[in-house]
Amino acid sequence: MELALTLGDTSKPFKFLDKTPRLSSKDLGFCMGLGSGFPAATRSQDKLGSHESNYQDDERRVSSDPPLQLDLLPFSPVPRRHQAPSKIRFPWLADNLVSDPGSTEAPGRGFDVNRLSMDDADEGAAISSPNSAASSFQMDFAIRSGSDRKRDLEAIDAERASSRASDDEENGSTRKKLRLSKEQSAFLEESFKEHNTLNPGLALNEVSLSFIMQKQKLALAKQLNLRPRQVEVWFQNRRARTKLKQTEVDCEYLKRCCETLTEENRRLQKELQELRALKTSQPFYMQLPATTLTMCPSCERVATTTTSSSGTTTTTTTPSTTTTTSTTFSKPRLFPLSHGQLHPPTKLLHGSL
DNA sequence: TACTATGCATCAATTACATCA
DNA sequence: GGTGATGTAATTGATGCATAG
Repeated sequence: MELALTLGDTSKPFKFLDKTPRLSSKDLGFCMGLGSGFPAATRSQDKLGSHESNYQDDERRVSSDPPLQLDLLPFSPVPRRHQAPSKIRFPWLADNLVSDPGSTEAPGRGFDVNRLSMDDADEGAAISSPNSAASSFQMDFAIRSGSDRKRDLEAIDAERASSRASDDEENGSTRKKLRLSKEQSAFLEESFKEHNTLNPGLALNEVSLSFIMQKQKLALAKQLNLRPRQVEVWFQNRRARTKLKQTEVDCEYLKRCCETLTEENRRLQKELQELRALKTSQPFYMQLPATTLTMCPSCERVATTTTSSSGTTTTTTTPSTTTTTSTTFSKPRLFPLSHGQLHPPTKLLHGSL
């Protein structure tokens, strides 16, 4: 999922929004575009690389899915034809919203933990991939005039100050560890599923990026009755846990790889012994010209290359008599060439028999 | 334009505490 | 009730990036 966001200036539209209808110039305000481009697995698995690199990588990727452009503008009384198919609301901005004329909800209501039920989750899932930058909560988002934004930023500063003050208060006492309630954890978990950082990790200009980040953190903190720092720490620890689990999974995978290769090696050794035994019991083959026995690692056919005394070479292929070891891994094999192609076979035995 | 200080975010490593068997 | 294991909230220090002066 690609998400582009600009504040106040859509004169430089995002590339992936090229296909979307343009807004008229008077609509310039807050524009957000969504398009699927993030690989679901990689985003959720959280490779924990730098956000910059993630973004650069995503930027290179061309999305085939139709982008979704959201009008994050003061709502027009007449619905625009090209308005985003799904209106998305940012819960962390809920307390600063311009009310949606089509909504019966009171403006500035914020989101209710209890409303984050299956209904909303499903609705969110319908409009975005599980790993999209768009929240599965309904997001209602509107940017107002510059003075409104200024007030928002001032509010952020004020909340920061109060947050610092409360932190200072706690610093005076011993560190008290509080357990988050199930509701709080579940809510944070939901948020984490959407994006594992409070920073959307997108190419936003500094002001809007900071604005969104602070808003999200503060809104979550406010909603859950936590300090912003706690939300921040929770996300940090959650990322660490995710990474730890991924490491465990990787470790387990490598362990199984190792076991399988050991088994494969054992099997080949055994086969080698059998062939050597065959050689000693049937000296007739000693009279044959030099032979190179090779095995295709993908089909496990054994190819016998015989060099006659006259110098001519003939190659015959026979199925391997050994039973193949079932491989449980889905990773691509190292020899992806088809049978008809030349490829470096595993040299099973080389020499005259 | 280069440099530096500052602020803020992230991560890794670690500590400290709450809970449970 | 004491204790060790475990999970996790919180801290610390390093680093990178953007911005202002």
